[in-house]
Amino acid sequence: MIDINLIRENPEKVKEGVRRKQYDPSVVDCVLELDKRRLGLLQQTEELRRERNEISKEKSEENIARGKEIKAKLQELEPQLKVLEGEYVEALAEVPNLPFEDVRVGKGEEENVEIRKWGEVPQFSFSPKDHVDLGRQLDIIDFEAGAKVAGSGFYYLKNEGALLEVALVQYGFQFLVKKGFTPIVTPDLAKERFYLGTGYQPHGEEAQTFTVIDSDLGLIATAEITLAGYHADEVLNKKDLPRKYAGYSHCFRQEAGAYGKYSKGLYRVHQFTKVEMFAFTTLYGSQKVHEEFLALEEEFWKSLEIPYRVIEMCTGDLGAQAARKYDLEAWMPGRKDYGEVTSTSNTTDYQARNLGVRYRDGDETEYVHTLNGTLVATSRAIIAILENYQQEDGSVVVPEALRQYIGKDKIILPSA
RNA sequence: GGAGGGUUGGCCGAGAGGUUCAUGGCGCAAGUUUUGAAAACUUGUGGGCGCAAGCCCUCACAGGUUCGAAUCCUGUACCCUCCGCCA
Repeated sequence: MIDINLIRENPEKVKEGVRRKQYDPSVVDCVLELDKRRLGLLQQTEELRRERNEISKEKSEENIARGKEIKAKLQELEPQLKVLEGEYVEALAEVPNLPFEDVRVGKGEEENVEIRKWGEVPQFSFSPKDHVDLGRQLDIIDFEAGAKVAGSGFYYLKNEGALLEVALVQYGFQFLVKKGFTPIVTPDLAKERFYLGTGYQPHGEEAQTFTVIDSDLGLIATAEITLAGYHADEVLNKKDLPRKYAGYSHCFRQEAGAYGKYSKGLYRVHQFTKVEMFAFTTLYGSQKVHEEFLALEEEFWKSLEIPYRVIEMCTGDLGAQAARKYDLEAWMPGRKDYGEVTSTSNTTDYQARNLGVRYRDGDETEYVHTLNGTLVATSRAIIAILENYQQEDGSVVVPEALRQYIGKDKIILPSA
């Protein structure tokens, strides 16, 4: 959530930011109104509590009688305050994080900015296949078995497909450990508080997550949820910041209603594996770490020699959490287009305030800034690798960086 | 699954209805001293509002009892130990 003081002191500025994000700025007035009513009632109850504390210091007939009056009055006011408190928090949660000033203002996806392109889009002397055909012919991806056992949107990786997944994780971990990240394997499920706190809606129309019946648990959509939660309710030391984690987890998404050629095969699936970067920084350190995350994503994808482009989201495509966000889109010959493979966001103190992650700076405690970024999501990486590295005979060359983890240079047809 | 024991500030740990304003220690921060550091000493160190004085909240969470609850009662979560089962 956003800082209430920012709204109180500068409502017009907040409204402008909310408007840029294409959210309805009237939530800001709603918050202010509820805040005012809440404070009025809070003042009343606090005054009664003060008196109660005062008279409980000395036992007398008179004080006991007055104490009974106060008790009755508080029993009336406190439930009202609680209701108002609830409405206020709910309204406040609807105010999105403000975009940074220099983020391009735009309505949505169409107005995102391409920052740069890297690599040569491969020119094939034959007609290239998509990863679904390649995967089937090489006997490394089995969508039919996935559908039979778990339903549409699930898949089996086998043979070099399975090795490729593990290799990407192994290489990704090694890569980030060398850059000073702490490798960490997180739970694949989390309590509601943590996905709400990171901005994932567990229930209702927009729900993209799977939840566990009769429990408070949901399958995580990204390790961002469990990594952000790792330090929930803690006060970190300033000198320990930034803390950078390389998280490994499975990710589960319902992807309801997402069909069509752009969600073919591995592109939009219910389960995939991801190595995620996550950082806790000071108030002042987040922009630098965000640029670092983007640079690491680029270095990683360059090392796989996959052509990509970098997109900076315009204000309308940032979502509620982010103040700035970049995506990497890898070239996918099967789509004859770029497809999103990574996303890195600076969520400033927005998630930290929800989850109570602070740091101590001398006498002060401040909310940390949190950042997340994909290093590699195995499913989409496999698409990019198979499709870009395919050969005329249907085989696929293994990117050099992965060869030591797979133990071979080339994936060949089973019959060959 | 069964039986016990626990949860107090950044950490450790006292506290068992009103002399508590949550002792004390460690750590951390600032200051004094020092050429510099260490040590020592002093001060500060849960959250909110406030220029301040001060006020409210806070002892896992949620209810309850009471004029008054960290303390008593109920429920929930989590942790630990032992037994059983198990990859």
